[in-house]
Amino acid sequence: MDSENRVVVLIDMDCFYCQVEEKLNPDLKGKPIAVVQYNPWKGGGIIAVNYVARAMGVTRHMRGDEAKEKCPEIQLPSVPCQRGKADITKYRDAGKDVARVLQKYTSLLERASIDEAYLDITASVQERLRSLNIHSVTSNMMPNTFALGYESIQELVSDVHNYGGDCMEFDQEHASRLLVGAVIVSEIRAAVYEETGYQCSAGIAHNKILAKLVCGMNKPNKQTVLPKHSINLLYKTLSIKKVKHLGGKFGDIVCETLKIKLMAELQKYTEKELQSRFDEKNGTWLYNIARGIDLEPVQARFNPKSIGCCKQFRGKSALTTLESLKKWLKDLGDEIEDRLEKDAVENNRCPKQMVVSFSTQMLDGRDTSSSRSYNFGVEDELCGELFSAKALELLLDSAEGCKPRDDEADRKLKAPIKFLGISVGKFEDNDNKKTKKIKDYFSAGTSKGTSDVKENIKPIGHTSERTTNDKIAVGKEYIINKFFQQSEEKLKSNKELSNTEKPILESSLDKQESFFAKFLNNTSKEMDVKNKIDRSTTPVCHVVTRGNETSNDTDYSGSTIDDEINKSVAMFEENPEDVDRVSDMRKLLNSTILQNEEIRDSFHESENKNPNHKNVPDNNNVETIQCSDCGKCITLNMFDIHADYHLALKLREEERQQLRKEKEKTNTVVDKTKKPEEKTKKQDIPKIEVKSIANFFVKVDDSAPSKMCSECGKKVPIEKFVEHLDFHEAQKLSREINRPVTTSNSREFIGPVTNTNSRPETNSAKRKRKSTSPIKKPKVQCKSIDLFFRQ
DNA sequence: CATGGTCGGGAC
DNA sequence: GTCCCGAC
Repeated sequence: MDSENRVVVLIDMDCFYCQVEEKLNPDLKGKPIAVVQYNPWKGGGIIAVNYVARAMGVTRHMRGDEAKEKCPEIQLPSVPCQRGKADITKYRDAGKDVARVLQKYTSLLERASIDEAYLDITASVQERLRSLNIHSVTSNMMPNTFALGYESIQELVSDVHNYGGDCMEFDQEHASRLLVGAVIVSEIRAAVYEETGYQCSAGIAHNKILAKLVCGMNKPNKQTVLPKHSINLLYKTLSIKKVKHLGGKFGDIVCETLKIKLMAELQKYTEKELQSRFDEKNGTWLYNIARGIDLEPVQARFNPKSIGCCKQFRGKSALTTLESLKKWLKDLGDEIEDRLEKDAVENNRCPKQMVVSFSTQMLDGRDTSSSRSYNFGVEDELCGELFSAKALELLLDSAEGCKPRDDEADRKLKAPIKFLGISVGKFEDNDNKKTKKIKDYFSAGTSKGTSDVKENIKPIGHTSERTTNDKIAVGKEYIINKFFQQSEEKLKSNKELSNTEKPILESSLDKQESFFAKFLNNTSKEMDVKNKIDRSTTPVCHVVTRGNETSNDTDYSGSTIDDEINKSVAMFEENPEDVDRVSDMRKLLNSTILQNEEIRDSFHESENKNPNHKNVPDNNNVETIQCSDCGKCITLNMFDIHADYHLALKLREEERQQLRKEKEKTNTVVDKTKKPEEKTKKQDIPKIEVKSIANFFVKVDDSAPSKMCSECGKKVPIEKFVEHLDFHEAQKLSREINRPVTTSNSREFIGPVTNTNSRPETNSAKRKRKSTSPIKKPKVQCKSIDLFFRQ
């Protein structure tokens, strides 16, 4: 596909976190709100502001308290905290809900962030163009749509109907595509709102950069089209810094070296000129984007490539003891475990690598960041304990600066840790050989399975080998069994109910507030795909309810799962236990899981063969519908089974969480830390008196005689040059402290570590510097580094 | 002390 | 494999 003839869309949720909070608490609707995080200090940091509050002058970069001053009636829902850090699970889940809706409509979807996705809808547009006369497109097919260069979308519609009118550059085909694209995007956005309740904005253009650029031009709940012939008009006033990739330091460099500010001014330079001022790649990229050209394809990617969590420890909260380091690593590792477990269930994959990142305070007060990676071995059980233990190991092995002082009783770290992060990545699909075998066992045997069925079932993903709590498992199955049984009885005695919108089991279970009644109702509601499934075909589907959309307020956080199970079990006490039914139920759950693994396998296989058509609903096949739980497309006749599969998985996840809770209670923290004394003895790093960074980085005065530093490429006045070189030496030494012990000799100096407050010139030179330039060791010119230390 | 926690990606 | 940048 010619990249100039695409229809690319950026969907961006409007103040997403606020919308999520409004949906969860409808009382907030219409009121000014801002979502904050960590409210104890000055009312918390604002990370999202809804449009009511924006109208009253509330912005990001404000603290909660400031917002209250501006707008006393503002509501400030807070991001929940878990394990001492912000927990954005609910927003992540909400973002996934949205993306699943988008996925139904588009063949190519790239999730760009928690609330943004690029779509390539070229194929849909062309199909629509075949079946539709462009002259029948009217502006009321695309409400809330704007087009750059036009007062109203109607004018663009007219232009297309009139083949461009008097506009010379008008490209009829292109404009038609974008117009039809706008119609489709209207439909998509309507579907998003319909199915999730969230509003979004969209940009529609022929590439990602432009779609992104115009997406924000009309908000909220609006969409903007950028036809090619309006690009120059836009660029006449568009700041270079507004363009994606140019919003940071590179953008500054471009503006400063060319002494320009606007995109239109970029067009004056030839490709070669740009390449000579920047590098070849960046030069070409700038040359192209100045002409509205961006070849970057929309990648088909729904799932994140890595899962990570991190936390800063600013100011006084910097970690200084081994104990606090371990505590935070444990929390981070546990969060990874939780998220990984969810990911394994949904995506049948597991990570092959973990990375621990950290930054420590240097002796001059600045931060230096590093990361170390570890490739998992087959013997590793991917759990929080492993992540935190390995992270600690990597930290202590590789970062001398983090080792605890052995001369102090309180085991203080030698350098305060300002940042910690663990992430896992390099995902690979799980092999399904084991489960295939189990499947054979099921399909070959009769329904009279033996009691060892359970032991043969391995959980999906990596989370195997846990001691299963039979009581809980059987209790749950028993309840579900009863639940289904009652639903069937209810159905028989109440046939007319089966076609109504009312929950079938309202009278028997809902009133008693049973955990499982709520759980099943909620679960099944999620699985219910509107108007598409006849749910009366299999016994299990009887539990599905319709309507009652307002009941998303169910909250189990108050009571433990045990409590709920006991409550639920008590409800059935009057009936004798039916052992056979329990075992049947267990088989049903397990076989459901297995059948769906088959379906999933076939999906993964087709994805591998045809990566560009990942999870795409086949438009020609009406038998395919998309599961609202996982986004996968399932054939109609398999859907009931598939939905049950999710139910089974959810139940099993409940079990695991319960087990983990218990484990956590009984387990004392395992200290796998090696004793610091056993490590290679490195001489104590002498203390450096903190020297202001201003002493190293001096202002550039072009008129004064200066010399280019071969280390950082920066111009330095001659009288400051020696001191400047000393800075690099000091930095080098500081960095040396964080080298792996094993490779601490004769390292190549890399350069300034962080560019906090670094000037663009620094980066400009750095960018231009090729690896060919040999790095001279200016030892002879340096004052002794010892002068910076005081014994 | 003060946008923080996540992501993806490029350079070397 | 590390480090850093850009963006939300």
